[in-house]
Parts: sequence; structure tokens; C-alpha cells
Amino acid sequence: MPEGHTIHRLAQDYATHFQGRQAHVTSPQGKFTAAPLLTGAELTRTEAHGKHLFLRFRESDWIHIHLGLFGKVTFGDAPAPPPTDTVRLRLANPDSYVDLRGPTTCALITDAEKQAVHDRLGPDPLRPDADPDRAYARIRRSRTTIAALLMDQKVVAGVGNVYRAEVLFRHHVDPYRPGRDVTPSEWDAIWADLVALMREGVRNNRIDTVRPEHTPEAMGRPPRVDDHGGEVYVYRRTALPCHVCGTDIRTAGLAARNLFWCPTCQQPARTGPARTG
DNA sequence: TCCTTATGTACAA
DNA sequence: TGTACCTAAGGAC
Repeated sequence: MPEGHTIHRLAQDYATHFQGRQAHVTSPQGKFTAAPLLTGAELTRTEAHGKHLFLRFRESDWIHIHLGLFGKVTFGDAPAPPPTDTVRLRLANPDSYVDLRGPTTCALITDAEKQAVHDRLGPDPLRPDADPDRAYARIRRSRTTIAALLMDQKVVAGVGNVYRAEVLFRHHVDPYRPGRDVTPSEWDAIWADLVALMREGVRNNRIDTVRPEHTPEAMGRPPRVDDHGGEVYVYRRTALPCHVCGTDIRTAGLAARNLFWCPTCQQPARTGPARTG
């Protein structure tokens, strides 16, 4: 479930269970060959930027983790069970263990290499140092669609396919609108919303975007069961009725990903939301 | 048991 | 734009 909120939550959880203590570091799968170099070292800091997770050992040894599409992390209480052969990285101490499976990246890097990762990422709504104007400076001069720009980690770091679809719905923005046609006030509102939604995502470890007035209870609909955890307006709701106006949710491929939107609530021009009924 | 799909990214052509 | 990479769950048979 890796969008930025997941990674920030993982940074917190790794710190809770392992920071300030020595860990036994292994790679049961064998692919993370640097593991033995870290056993007995103290985890001194954890950090997230967008979808990148950094675990610092000693003074300046970092494990750089990127979950990609399939990566998963599992925490558990000691004693750790025998690892399966897909565990890329296991940290263990007398109280806890944590297993990493299927990441795109799991590598030992230096301070300079870590800085290079930061340098190629845009502002992250979940980081206090984030500057939304830096993102807007790119958006306002681009003919690329806002849907593609929101997924570009050089523009905004941490937004993935779910937050993209949901934040555009919440601001009535057609996903195919060129970035240059997004107004400053629209961007301010989108950014503020991303900050709020993603913070809530870290807190709850899931993505919820439906406003109280549109929940199934408020709308007199049966409660939904959602296979990805949260309550959303459009993500993976292809051909289902929009929670707000009832129009069938539409889907299309865009840059090798599935895009979801409501063609009524998200108008190409900057009109308001659709009226129900 | 096989096939599809997934909240991602990088690189080749 | 297509393909490769990594894993696991769910659905079709």
C-alpha cells in the first residue's frame, strides 16, 4: 500500500521499535548483501521523503528503501518466526522484528547519495520543509495534464494513484486539465488538502477521502466494503455511481496507470460541482 | 493451478 | 510507449 503516507508511517514505526538500539540485521533472501555490516549497529534515525524511506545506522550509514508497487513491511513481536525466502531485510532485537519484502530498492548508501535522492524529489506535503510554490512553479508552466504532474515525483513527492484521483475529485478538477490552467488559488487548496489527507493517512495507516456529508450513512446508502482499506470517491470505482451526483465513475489509462474520475463533478472548465438530482 | 491485478519507477527504443 | 523488476492476493477454472 505504498503512497507517501505509508512511508512516513513506516519511518515512525521503525523508529518506535528499533531506534536507539542495536539490531540484528539479516537478509534471509540474500539480496541485501550489506546486511552483515550493520548487525550490532545502532539505528540512530529514520526519515521519509515522498515514497523513499531512509534508516540511519551509526553516524552516516543509510539503508535506502523504496517499496515500489509490491513492497511490503511487516512488524511483529519477538521471537521472530523463521523468515520466508522472500524477506529482503529483517531487523530484530529482543522485543521486535520487522520484515521487508519485494522492494524496488534496498541499498546501503552514503550521506551524499541520500542527498542526491532528496535533490531529485519535489516537495512532500508530509514534510515540514515542503514548499508548495516550488511545485506550482512547475505546474503553472506545463502543458502536461494535472493528473500526470501530480504523479511526477519531481513535482510533488509522495502522491500516488489514490491521492491523485481523490484530490482532483475533491477540488472538481478534470484530470486532463493542463497544469498551466490550474489557478494559484486552486493549487493552494489542493496542496492544503493533500497535507490534511496525507496526515490523516499516516495517523490511520489508510487512505480515507470521503467527506462526512458524503459517507454512505449520510447519503442513505448501504455501507461499502472496500478492498483497499479506505473510503474513497473514485479510486477503483469504475462504472459505480458517483457518491455525490450518481454519474458512473470513468476510468482510462494515463501514462501506464489507471485514472479514475467523475465526468460530471470534474469539469474541464472551472465550474462548480454537479448538483444532485 | 493459472491468470490478472496492484497505492511504483527506471530504462530502452 | 513498451518492458522489466519485485510479491501476494483474489478470481477463474
